[in-house]
Amino acid sequence: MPTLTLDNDNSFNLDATLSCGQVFRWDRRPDGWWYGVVKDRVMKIRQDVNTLTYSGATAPFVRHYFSLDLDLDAILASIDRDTAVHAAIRKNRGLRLIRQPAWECTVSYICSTNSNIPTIRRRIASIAEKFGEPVEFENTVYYTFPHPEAISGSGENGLTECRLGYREPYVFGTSCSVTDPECWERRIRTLPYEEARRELMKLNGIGPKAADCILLFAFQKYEAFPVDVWIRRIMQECYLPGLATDSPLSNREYDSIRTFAREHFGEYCGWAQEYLYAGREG
DNA sequence: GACCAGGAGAGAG
DNA sequence: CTCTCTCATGGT
Repeated sequence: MPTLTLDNDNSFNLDATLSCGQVFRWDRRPDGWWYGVVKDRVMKIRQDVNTLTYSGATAPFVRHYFSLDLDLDAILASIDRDTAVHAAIRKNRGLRLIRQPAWECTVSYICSTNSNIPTIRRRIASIAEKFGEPVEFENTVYYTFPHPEAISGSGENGLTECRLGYREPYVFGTSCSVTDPECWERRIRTLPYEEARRELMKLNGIGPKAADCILLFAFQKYEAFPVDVWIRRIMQECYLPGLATDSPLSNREYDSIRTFAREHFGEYCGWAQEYLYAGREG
């Protein structure tokens, strides 16, 4: 089986990367192998110190998908500006932002609102099983994530058994809007962060938080700083004690948090967000 | 049952 | 533009 040797001066932590909640389609087996469906392929991968062993993908794909081409230590040095993020970095050093397929990532974060991670994972798996293409790998059948037309083509009630709750019309509506996902992805990718954000928020079911997650995880807009209930809590405790605690997060408050983060952590504030999120207690 | 989870949209002011 | 209220699901 092919292997890939990691450079000692460019750290990587596969477990932290796949279990931090940025991606929903990977499973870790007790023997240490991770299995995942990425685009039209099924792959597995494991890490033993500085060796990655994998199958189902090429070395360039693995390198690109896990962002192994980036100088992580330089990124972490740039965001390491206070004791809170310093502790988060120490705890999860080697965590990398993945380059996720854009369309799947978009639907995933539409499905994520007001939900916990196990529930989101079940929804994505359910959509793939119902509308995706079967792919066999090691005598097991997996399902690719479906093209938007496969979802929209089944009508507005086609998603009912996926149990998305009130998000069902959002996924259907966005599947109707994004008829050509490759072209759509290229167009978003050319836009600067704020402009791309406004574009994404025109789609059904995508507000500020989902847009920031999609831009960070699928479009490598590292100045995005998604604010969910956990990040809000951390920001209140460690950075912005003046913020209200009880009321639901307003749009103004969201903007004040992400603006502060952009100025405090710099152009890689999205990485700071993911380290803080991974280090959360709860 | 109450409460929470990687929130967003419709409607009112 | 800004605040408020409602929304469906599953786990604890």
